[in-house]
Amino acid sequence: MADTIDLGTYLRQRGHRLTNPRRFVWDVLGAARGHLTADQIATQVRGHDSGINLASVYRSLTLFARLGLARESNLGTDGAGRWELAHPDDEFHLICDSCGDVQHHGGDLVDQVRSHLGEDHGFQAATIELSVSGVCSSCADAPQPGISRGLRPWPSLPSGTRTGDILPKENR
Amino acid sequence: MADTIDLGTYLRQRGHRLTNPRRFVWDVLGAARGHLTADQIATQVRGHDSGINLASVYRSLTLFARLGLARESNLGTDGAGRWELAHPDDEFHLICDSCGDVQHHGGDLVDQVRSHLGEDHGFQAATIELSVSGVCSSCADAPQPGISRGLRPWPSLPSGTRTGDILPKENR
DNA sequence: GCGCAATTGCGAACAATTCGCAATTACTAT
DNA sequence: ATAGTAATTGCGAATTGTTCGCAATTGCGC
Repeated sequence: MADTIDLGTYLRQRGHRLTNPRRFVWDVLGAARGHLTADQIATQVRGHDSGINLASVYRSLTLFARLGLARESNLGTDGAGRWELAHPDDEFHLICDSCGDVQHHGGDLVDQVRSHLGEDHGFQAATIELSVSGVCSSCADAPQPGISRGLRPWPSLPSGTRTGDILPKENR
Repeated sequence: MADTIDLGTYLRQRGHRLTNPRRFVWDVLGAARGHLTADQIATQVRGHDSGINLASVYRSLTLFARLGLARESNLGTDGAGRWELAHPDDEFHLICDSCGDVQHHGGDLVDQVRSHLGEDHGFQAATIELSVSGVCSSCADAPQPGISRGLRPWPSLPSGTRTGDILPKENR
């Protein structure tokens, strides 16, 4: 639905206006295959209208989120929020600690979770965000040197990874 | 396990030292019933040793996370990460959009998800984070004026909520 | 106890996001 | 079409959460 509605009508019916920032943010989100940071969205939006400010991108995103059209998720938690359109079919994320890849899947698993929550906990789920970190199937077969920025226990830390000021010397 | 290990031994075996910041951060996390921001942890830690710096709290938390002892989750996404001990039994979070309450539950649901991921996607899950936003059972019965900072679609917005600079006048 | 590397505290630096406000713009009703 | 008006923008400055560099301190193995 979110992909097929007329944004102008949708906004106007709720007392908002269709403006260039909103239009272009909407387009970028719709065309994006993955999750984008606000900054990435702003960069792409400026390809259409170079005068659009980052703050307006944030405001558009917040508006969309409040209207249920978009959502923010904090995936690999490197500090920046990632935005995407809110598909009616929720999805979940598999974050590989080894190669850093983020797969997303939609569908039945989330549906199962949703009905379970309703039946067993009386909770009407609106947005389900399921983030899983672990090791994906390809890395389980052929482990790669980590490029992920995610947290990872040391005993299995691939050598040569950036370590910051935490790793004791003998582990470097 | 995380609650019963001897932190000093655990750290030393991995080439780290047991220091006051780490000791107190550990104690605070262990005594906390909910999820704490780094700042909240620092405040409590200073009750034991007033000289402990926020940066050291962050460093302790990061260390614990890398060792698999603690984890950060971005729940109500109000900008700050929330920390907790990494229980061996994963848990999931139900975030009520109406009253802002965060319930956490552990157990079988997460286990089900874990085995599903392994069988259907070949993904070895290490950490499963399941965040669900929606309306909790008590709010479904008796809706309260929202105190949540979470995102909420407007059509169901309780009146009198703080609105920022987004809500058009006729909705205020 | 000694020695040395790991760790701290401090303050400055950074990055993501929000805010205040005057100028602009989209919509509504003429 | 046009004017009126409130919603929205752009700008820059402010805030907030987190990290960094470095000299001083401290825990731990010998």
